[in-house]
Amino acid sequence: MSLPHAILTALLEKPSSGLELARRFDKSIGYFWSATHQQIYRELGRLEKAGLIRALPAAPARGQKKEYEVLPDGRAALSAWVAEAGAPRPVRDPLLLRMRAAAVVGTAGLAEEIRRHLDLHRRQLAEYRAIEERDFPPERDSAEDRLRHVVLRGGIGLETFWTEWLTEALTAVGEPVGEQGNGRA
Amino acid sequence: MSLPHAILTALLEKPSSGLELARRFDKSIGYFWSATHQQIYRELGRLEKAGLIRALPAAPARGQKKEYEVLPDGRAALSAWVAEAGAPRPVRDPLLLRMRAAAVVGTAGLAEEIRRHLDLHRRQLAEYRAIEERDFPPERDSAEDRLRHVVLRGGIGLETFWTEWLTEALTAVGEPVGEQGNGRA
DNA sequence: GGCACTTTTGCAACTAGTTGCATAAGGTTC
DNA sequence: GAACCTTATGCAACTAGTTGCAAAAGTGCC
Repeated sequence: MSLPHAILTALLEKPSSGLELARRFDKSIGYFWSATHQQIYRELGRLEKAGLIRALPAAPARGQKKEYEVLPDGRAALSAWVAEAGAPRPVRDPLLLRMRAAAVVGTAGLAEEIRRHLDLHRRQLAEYRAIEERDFPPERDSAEDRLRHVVLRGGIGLETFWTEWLTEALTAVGEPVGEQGNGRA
Repeated sequence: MSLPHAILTALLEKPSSGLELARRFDKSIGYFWSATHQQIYRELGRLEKAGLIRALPAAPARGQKKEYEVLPDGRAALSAWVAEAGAPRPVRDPLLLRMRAAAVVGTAGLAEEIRRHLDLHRRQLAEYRAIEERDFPPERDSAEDRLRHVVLRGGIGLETFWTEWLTEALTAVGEPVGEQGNGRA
């Protein structure tokens, strides 16, 4: 039940159309909760029917932009969700699983795949760090900024973990790797 | 497409019935890929139909245990999957999202929830460390052990990340916390 | 005005995961 | 032997997420 709340958050930050939301998801909220435009349109429909958001009075035709804004009930629902109790979700990463399968059937081809992931995570980490430098200079320190910054630091921490773990994994698979990590076996 | 492969791995480690698998998932593979008994039974059926596993010749009646073992095709499929290319999955953690929502609608009730998660992650971390001490003493160091150990170290790394991040988050929400973290506001 | 292209919204069908419940066999207790 | 518990398998219905495609409107070009 997270997607509707992710959408409410995004709409509170700025009223938007479905496509705008989809685009904004791709480069901010989507880092932690990705969604396709299909999911977003469907959810916007549900949220509107539930009376949590409404379409701004404009063209309701097919190829026409339709902007939504959050209603008081929507804000209340989001506020309640923030305090809600929820179990942390277990990890569910296929790569950890594949590593374990490799202990049984052998590591053939795995090193290549680990290197690929390592590269992707290093890129993502660099992107987060760039955002951090751009959006959170030391002088900005309102309460909202501090919260948003902590979220970003979560992303940085996770990517840091993955790069470290993948490096360790590569050694265990039998292929130690240099910093740029492209020496084929 | 990970569940069937998780099951193949578990069955290669030891032929089992559906319920046994479900139980073993709860305390090893399930740390990284949880599954309910329903999912497992359904998947066992599919894997059998696909000729990747077979039921050991025994009672095929309803309330009767039915053990499965992996066939050569199954092992081959698992082996191929280990080398397969796959995108790392984005994070999808509701707590990160809630943190961000809190920047918009306020942090009421959030500290409590963070403290609860912090507690859960600390417990999980302790559990992993206990397993590490029990199952991976320095002298055991076969190739399989090294791989399984790395997987466990992944779990340890993740839980370490979460406990650190949650502590940081708690400060940002405005409630610094002691190590045992139970001082109510 | 016709053609191609982009933007935007959306339906339909599918896969994966979850929840609730039913059914059967076997053991325990009185 | 009836009532009850545990072990074990499984169906059905649901929710969430994904993929592929279609349709309406605007934009540019000749």
